Amino acid sequence: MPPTEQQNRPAEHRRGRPRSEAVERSIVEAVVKLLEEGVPLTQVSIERVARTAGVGKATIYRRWKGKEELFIDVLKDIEPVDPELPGTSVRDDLVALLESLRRRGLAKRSSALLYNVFAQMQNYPELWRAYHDTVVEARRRTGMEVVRRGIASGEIRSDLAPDLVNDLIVGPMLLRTVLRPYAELEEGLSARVVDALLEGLAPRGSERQHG
Amino acid sequence: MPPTEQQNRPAEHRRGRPRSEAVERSIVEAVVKLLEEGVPLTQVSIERVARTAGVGKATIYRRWKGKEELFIDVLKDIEPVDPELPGTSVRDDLVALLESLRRRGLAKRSSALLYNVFAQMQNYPELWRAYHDTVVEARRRTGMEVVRRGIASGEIRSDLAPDLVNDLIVGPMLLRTVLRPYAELEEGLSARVVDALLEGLAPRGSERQHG
Amino acid sequence: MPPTEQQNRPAEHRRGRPRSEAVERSIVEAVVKLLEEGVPLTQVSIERVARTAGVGKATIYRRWKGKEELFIDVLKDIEPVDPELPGTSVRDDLVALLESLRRRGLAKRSSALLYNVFAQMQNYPELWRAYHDTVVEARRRTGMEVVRRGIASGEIRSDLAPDLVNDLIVGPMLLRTVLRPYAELEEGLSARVVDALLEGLAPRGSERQHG
Amino acid sequence: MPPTEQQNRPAEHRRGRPRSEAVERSIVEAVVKLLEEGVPLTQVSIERVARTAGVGKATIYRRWKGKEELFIDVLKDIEPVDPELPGTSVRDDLVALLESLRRRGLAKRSSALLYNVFAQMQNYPELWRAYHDTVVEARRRTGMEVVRRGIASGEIRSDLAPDLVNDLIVGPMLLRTVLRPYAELEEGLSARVVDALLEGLAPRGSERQHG
DNA sequence: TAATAATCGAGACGGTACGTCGCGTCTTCTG
DNA sequence: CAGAAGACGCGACGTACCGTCTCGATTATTA
Repeated sequence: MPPTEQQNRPAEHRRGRPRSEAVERSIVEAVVKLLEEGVPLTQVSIERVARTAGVGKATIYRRWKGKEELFIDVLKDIEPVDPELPGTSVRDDLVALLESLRRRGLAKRSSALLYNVFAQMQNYPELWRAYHDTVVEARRRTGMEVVRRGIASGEIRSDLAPDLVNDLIVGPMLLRTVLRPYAELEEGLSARVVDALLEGLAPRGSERQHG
Repeated sequence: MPPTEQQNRPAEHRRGRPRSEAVERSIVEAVVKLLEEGVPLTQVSIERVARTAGVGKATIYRRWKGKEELFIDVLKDIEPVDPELPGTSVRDDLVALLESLRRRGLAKRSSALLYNVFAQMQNYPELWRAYHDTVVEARRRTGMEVVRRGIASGEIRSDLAPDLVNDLIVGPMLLRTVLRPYAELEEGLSARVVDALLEGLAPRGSERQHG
Repeated sequence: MPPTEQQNRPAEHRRGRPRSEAVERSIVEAVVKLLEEGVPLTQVSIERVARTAGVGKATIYRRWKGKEELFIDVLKDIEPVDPELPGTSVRDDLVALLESLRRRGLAKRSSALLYNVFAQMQNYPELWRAYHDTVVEARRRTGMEVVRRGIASGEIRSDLAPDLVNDLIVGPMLLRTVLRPYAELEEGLSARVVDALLEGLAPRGSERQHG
Repeated sequence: MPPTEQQNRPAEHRRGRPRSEAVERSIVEAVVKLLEEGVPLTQVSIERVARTAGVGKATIYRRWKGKEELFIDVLKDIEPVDPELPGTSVRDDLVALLESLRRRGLAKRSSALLYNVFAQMQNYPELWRAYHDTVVEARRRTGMEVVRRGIASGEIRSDLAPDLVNDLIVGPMLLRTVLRPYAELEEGLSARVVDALLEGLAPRGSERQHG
C-alpha cells in the first residue's frame, strides 16, 4: 500500500518478525482521523499520531523518514482514483476530468494535504518529486491523452502544444481550489470552463478586433 | 512598512523609548537573507531570525503575533508591485499581467513564501484572509479591470462572467508556477496563453463538431 | 548551594534573566522527595524529576550535565555536616566520628545515593573525584586530625602511619553500612569498635604467641 | 555455570532442542569482553550483549530475568575462589585472607561489577541477597572460621564478638578498595593491617591513658 | 536636569515535539 | 522445540523552538 516507503525492505526474504500491515494501516488511518477531526496539519505531530494509533514512535520511524513521507502515503490514500471518462466526446471527457478535480477541491482533507505538500516543496525536493510523479503526473497524462484524442478527432486545434492545452484546461480549476478556497466551486463550473475554452474568449465572427 | 502589525500602538503620542525602525528593517531583512541562503522555511524559526538579526525574541513578538504575521510582511516586501500595463490593447495588457506572474514564479524566495502561505491556510484562516485580501485580491482586481475593459471594447465576449474569464487567464500560469516548478516558465509563454484563450481551443470555421 | 555545577557562569556580570535559585532548590528537593518516597534510584529519571518539580527539562540540563551531576549536589545536601567532636579525649572523639557514620548509614536516602556514586565511579571518574574530594576527603581530614592528636598525646602508637590508623577505624563501620545493610548498626557499636582497636585483638600480657 | 538461573528447566526430561551450553558461555564471555574493553557498566545493555555475543535477545531472557541476574553470574565467574590459607598461624591466615581481597580490588572488572551490585541494592533486594549469600557470606564464613580458631588458640582475645573481630579485619581493606580506588593497595598492606590490629592502636605498657 | 517609561539584547522559564535508544515481549523463519 | 532476527509498545534520553517572563542598560519624553 505505501510504495513511497523510504526504508523498504528488498523483495527477497527478510529475517525476523515481519512488519505488521495492520499497524501500517492504523497509522495512516490515525492521520486521516485527525485531519477529519479538523486538527491543523501543523499540530499533527508524529507523537500525536503515535498516541492516536496506539503505536510506538519508533514503529512510525521504521517505515517513514518523517512527517512528510508519511503524509505522502496518506495523500495517496485520499486522492481520488483516475476519473471515469464517459468517452462520448472529448468535450465530455474534459468536463469529467475537471469534475473530479472539483470534487477533490471540495474535500477538506484532500486540500489540507495538498497545501502541505506545497509548503514542503523546497524543503524536500525528493518528496515533491514523489508526489509530482505519482499524483500530478498521473492526472496530467490522463489529460494529455484526452487532448491528443481531441486533436486527432478535430475537436481541438492542431496548432497548439498539447501540454499547453492541458494547462489551459486544468489551471482555472486549480486556481479556484487553491487561491479562492472560500469561493464557489459551484455546480456546472466544469462545463462552463470547458465550453468557454473551446469557443474562445474573443467573440466569434467578423467583429473580431484584437491583434 | 508593516501595516499588518497586530500590536500597533495608537497613533497618538506614546511615552518611553520609541520603537526603532532600523530594528524593524533588520528583522525583515534577516528573513529575506535566510530565504536567499536557501534555508528551508520550516527552519526559519523566530529564534533563528532573532539570532540572525541580532535582536531579542521579545522585540519580534512586540511587533508580530507570530511567524506567520511576520512572513506576511516579508511577502509584501517581496511581491512585485502592480504590473505596468501598456494600455495599447486589452490583449497586450493581459500579456503584461501574466508576464508579471511569470517573473514572480521565477523568483525563488517569492515562491517559497507563497507555498508556506498555502500550508498555513487551514491553521490560520485570518492569515490567509490577510494575504488573500492584500495580495491575491489586488491582483484579481487588476485582472478584472482589464477583462471588463475588454468586454466593453468588444475584444472579449460579453456572455461570460468576468471573474470566470479572469480565472481562465490566470489559472494556467498559476498551474505552471505551482505544480510544475521545475518545468519551463519559458519566454513567450504569456503571449501564447492569451492568444490561445482568445481564439479558443476548438478549430474555427464550419468543421466544429462537439455537442 | 550547588558548587559542583558544571556550567557555572563566571562571577562577573552576566546578561539576560538570571537563573532562579528557587527553581534550583525545587529541583533538588524533588529528587530528595522521590528518594524518600522510596522510588528506586534507577527510576529517578530527569523526566520524572522535572515533572515532580514542575520544571522544564531544559532548566535542569541548563544547570547539570546529567543525572549524575545532579545527584552529587543532592548528596551534598543530604550528607551530614562535620560531626561535633566532644574533645574530652581522643578516644571519645573517635567514637563521635564513628557515630556520625553510623547514623549516616541508618539514613536510607543517604545510602541510596552513596551506592549510586559507587556505581558511577568508572563511568564518570570526574564525578567520583568530585564526591571524593568534597565528602570523602573532608571526613578523612577530620579523622586524620584526631589521629594525629592522639599520636601527639600518646593515646595512639607513634609507629603507625596515621592514614592507616584512620582506615582501621573507619573501615569496619563502612563495611557494616555497605556490605551488611540489613544487619545491625546497633547502638554502642562505635564505642566497641574504638575500644577493641585501641586495645588490640591479641590478648594482653605474657600469653601472646603469634610470630 | 549459571546456578543462579531463574528460569531453569526442571531436571527431568525435556523435549525439543536442548539449550546450547556454548551459547551460555558466549553470553557471559561477551559481558566480560565488554568490561575488559572498558565499556562503562551503564552501557552494557542486554541489546549490546546480544549483539556482541551474536545471540538473540530472547535467548538471554530465556536464561536470566534481566541485566542484574546476568551480572551476578558473571561476577561469580570473575570472583576469585576461596583463598588458600597457609595454616601456619592464625596471623598468617588472616594476612592471606586480606591478600585475596587486595588482589580482587586491583582487578578492574571485579570492582566494576561490585560497584554495580551496590547500586542495585535498593532496586533489587533479592539480587543483593543473592550476591550477599553466595559471595559476601562465603568470604565472611571463612574469616569467622579463622577468627574462631584464633580465639581457641589464644591468639585472639576471647572477650570480643567474633563477627566484630572479622569486620575489624576486613573493613579497612574494603575501605581502601571502595573509597580510595585510585589510592594504594600497596604490597605488604595486608600484613601491616593485621599486625596493627593484633597489637592495638594504643601504646603497650604502663603509659596507657584512655578511659 | 532629573524622573519616568517603554525600548533594546539577552537569556531563563514551563512546555511540546523531535528523532534515537534500550527495555522486555512477541512473532516470524531456519535448523 | 531452540535459536537469530527483528518488530512491537513503552518510556527516557538530550536538543530545539515555542511564546512569556525577567534582567540590566538605552533612549526618548515630560516635569
